[in-house]
Amino acid sequence: MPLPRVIAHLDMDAFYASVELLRYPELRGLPVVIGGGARHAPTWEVDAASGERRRRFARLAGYSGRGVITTATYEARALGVNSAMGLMRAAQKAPEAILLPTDFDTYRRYSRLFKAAVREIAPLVEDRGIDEIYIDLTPLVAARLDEASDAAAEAWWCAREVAREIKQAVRQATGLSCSIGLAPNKLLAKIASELDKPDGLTVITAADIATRIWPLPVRRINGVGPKAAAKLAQLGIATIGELAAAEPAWLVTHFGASYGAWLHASARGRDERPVVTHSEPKSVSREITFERDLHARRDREALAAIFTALCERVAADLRRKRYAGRTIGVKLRFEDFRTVTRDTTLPAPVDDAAAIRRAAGQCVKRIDLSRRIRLLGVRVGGLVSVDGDAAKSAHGGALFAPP
DNA sequence: TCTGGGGTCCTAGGACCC
DNA sequence: TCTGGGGTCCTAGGACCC
Repeated sequence: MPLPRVIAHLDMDAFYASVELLRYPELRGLPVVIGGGARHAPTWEVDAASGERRRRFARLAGYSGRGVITTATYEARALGVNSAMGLMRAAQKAPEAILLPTDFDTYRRYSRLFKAAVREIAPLVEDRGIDEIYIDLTPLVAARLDEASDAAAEAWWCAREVAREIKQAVRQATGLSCSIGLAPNKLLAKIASELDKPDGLTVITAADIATRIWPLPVRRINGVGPKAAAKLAQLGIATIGELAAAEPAWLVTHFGASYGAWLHASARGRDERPVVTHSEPKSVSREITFERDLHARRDREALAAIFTALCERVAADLRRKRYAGRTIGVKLRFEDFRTVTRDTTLPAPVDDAAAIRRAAGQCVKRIDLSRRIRLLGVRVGGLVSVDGDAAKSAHGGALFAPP
C-alpha cells in the first residue's frame, strides 16, 4: 500500500487575543475582544487608597465607531460575539467584555516566531496569513518509517508524533497553543484542525470522510463562502454529505464548470493541491474607512490629504519589500456600501508616491462622486521585484539557458 | 447599531494582434 | 458584402480567505 501524503494544517488558537493575554495575563479567563483603534488602549490608573498603579481596560459598553472584532477569546465567544461582528453590535451582546486595540506589529512578531519554530522541525511550510500554515510532513514521516514493516498503517501514528512535537515547539517559542489537523490533503487537514479547538490534534484519513466530514455543513469547506452556501441551501443542500451525493452535472449547471466540479471533488475529500513554500506578492494596498462619510466637494481637503497619505504608505510598503508595480488602482466605498474600483496600467513599473498619486488621481476622475464616501483605498498591482529580478530571471532562464 | 483591512483568484467583455 | 479563430492584455466586479 503506497504512503499517502501527510499534510498538516496548523491554526493558532484565537491568535491576536492569545498574544494580548501574554502581555496582560490578568485578563486570562475574561471575555476579551480585539478590534478598533488605538484610542482604546489600556491606561494606567492609581488606586486612591493603596496608591498602587493598575491598568484600566476599556469595555465594549459605550463603544461608538465602525470597528469590527478581529478576534475574541473563547470566553467572549461564549457570550455570542465573533470575528467580523461590528463592535457596536458586540457591545449590545457583551457590554462587559474587555476591548483591546489591534497591534499588528506584535502579532507579526509572534507569527514569525511560531513559523520559525515549525520550520526547525518540518521545513515544507506554506504561509496562509498571520496565524495559520500548511505543512507537508510526507518526507519527514517517510524518513521515520524507513524501518517500519507496515508503513501505511503506521504513517498516521508517526504523523501524530511529529504534530505533537510541533505543538510543543510552538508553545516553547511563543507560549501559545495551536490546533493541528492531519490528513492526506490540504482541504481535509484544514477541516480537521477546526474539529478540536483549542489545543487540538485531529487526524482525518480517507476512511473517516463519510463519518466525520459528511455530517458537517458545506460552509466548513474552505472556498464555500456565504454566497455559495446560501445558494446550496436553496437547492436543498446543507451538509457536505448531501453535496457529495449530488450529481456532478447538476452541480455544474448551477455553479459553472469550474466551481461545480470543484464542489463535487471537495465534498468527496479530493484535493491534489501541493503545499507551496514560496510565492511572490501580486499587489500591495492600503485603505481606510472614515469615521464619518466624507463628501468629495465639501470634504475635499480632508480627502485629498488622506488620499496622498495612502499613496505614501503604499509607496513605503513597496520600497520596504523592494517591489514596483505597473497597475495603479483606487477603491471607493459609498455610504450605501456600494464599492467601485478603477485602475490603470502604466508603461513601466513605479514605486514612488508621486507617480502612484498621479495615476490614482486619474482613476478617481473616472468615478461619479455624488454620493458620500465611506472608504478610500489605493492599490498597486502587476508587481515586479526591483532588485530580485536578476535572481529570478537566472532561475527562469536557467532551464533553457545555453551551456 | 450596519458591515475593517490586506490579500488572492476567477469571470467576462472588449481591444488589439496575427 | 459578410464576417475566421486564437491569444494576450486590460479593466471591473465579486467571492472568498485570514
